[in-house]
Amino acid sequence: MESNDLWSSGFVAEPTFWINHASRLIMREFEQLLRPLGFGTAYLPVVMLLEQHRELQQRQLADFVRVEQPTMAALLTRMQRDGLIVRTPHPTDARSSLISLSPKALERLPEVMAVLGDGVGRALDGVPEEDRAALQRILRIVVTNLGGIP
Amino acid sequence: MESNDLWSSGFVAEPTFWINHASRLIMREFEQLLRPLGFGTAYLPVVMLLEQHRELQQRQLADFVRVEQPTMAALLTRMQRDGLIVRTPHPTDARSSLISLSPKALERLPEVMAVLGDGVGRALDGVPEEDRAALQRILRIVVTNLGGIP
DNA sequence: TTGCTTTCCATAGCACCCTATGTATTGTGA
DNA sequence: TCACAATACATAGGGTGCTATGGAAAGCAA
Repeated sequence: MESNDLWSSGFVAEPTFWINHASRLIMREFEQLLRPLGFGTAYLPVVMLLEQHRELQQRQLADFVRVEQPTMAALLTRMQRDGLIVRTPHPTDARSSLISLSPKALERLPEVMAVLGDGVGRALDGVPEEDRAALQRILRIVVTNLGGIP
Repeated sequence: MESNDLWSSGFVAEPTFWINHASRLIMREFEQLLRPLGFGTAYLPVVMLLEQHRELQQRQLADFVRVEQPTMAALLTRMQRDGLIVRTPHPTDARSSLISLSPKALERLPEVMAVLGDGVGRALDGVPEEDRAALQRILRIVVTNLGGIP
């Protein structure tokens, strides 16, 4: 009885479980890479968005990143605790606030990118370019199927 | 500025992020499908293993499923709470106990499989067989790269 | 303008996974 | 045999994500 048995038979062998399995390992890897930099894996999409759009509301961030609103709220709380974002009151909507990157975040961004590049490279080592493209194409279908892209 | 922007440019466009994105949506879907049955998504690998091997130690389960020991401990606690597993003292090792499926778990297994089959089908709808195979092949490389298979 | 609906957030509670540690038992070499 | 190392599990503390609710402001229609 090999340990491989589990991941090669029955429902657990379905690609969906492999996706989950790979995702767990990727998170594990990235989390370790980013910990020394005071970054979390989940911060990245938010940072990328705020870098491009200067300031956004929580609602917009949640929609773009495709997580639920309470998830984004908790994420922003962590990012604020780590000094990476700033909240300023919305000029015309008292319910909302505008979120933007702190100088600290912008400053650390290049290093984060570099470290993350290493991680991506390690994860995809030995996967030829056409397979990476195929991976993306197929996963896009899966995401679309499950409502990830409206 | 489309919401798709984020997932089509920069590091976030890397396949690793698509894997995470797809994984999240899959978990969301499966969790909803299994909730009415009193099952969690993470239960499945454990159930499959115990169905085949009758009884196993926590350590073996963690190794096979490839999660850390405390993760398996918490998972088994939830499964026990839901009445799906039974712990019996290990005959020769006082530190350990043997874990096996309850009749309730075996009874519900077929329905769980059926519901899960629907979920897998929905997630992979429109993905031809050769692409599913490719997906599995590529993800296997990623998992191996990140130490998922010793 | 008033009153209803919608929208934006916050909070509570839970699933799932990780690292870091501690405790107790087992196994092993001197 | 006895002290030390290895093993099995428990616990503490977080990160990431979801659903379900509730409160407050904004939008809108009568």
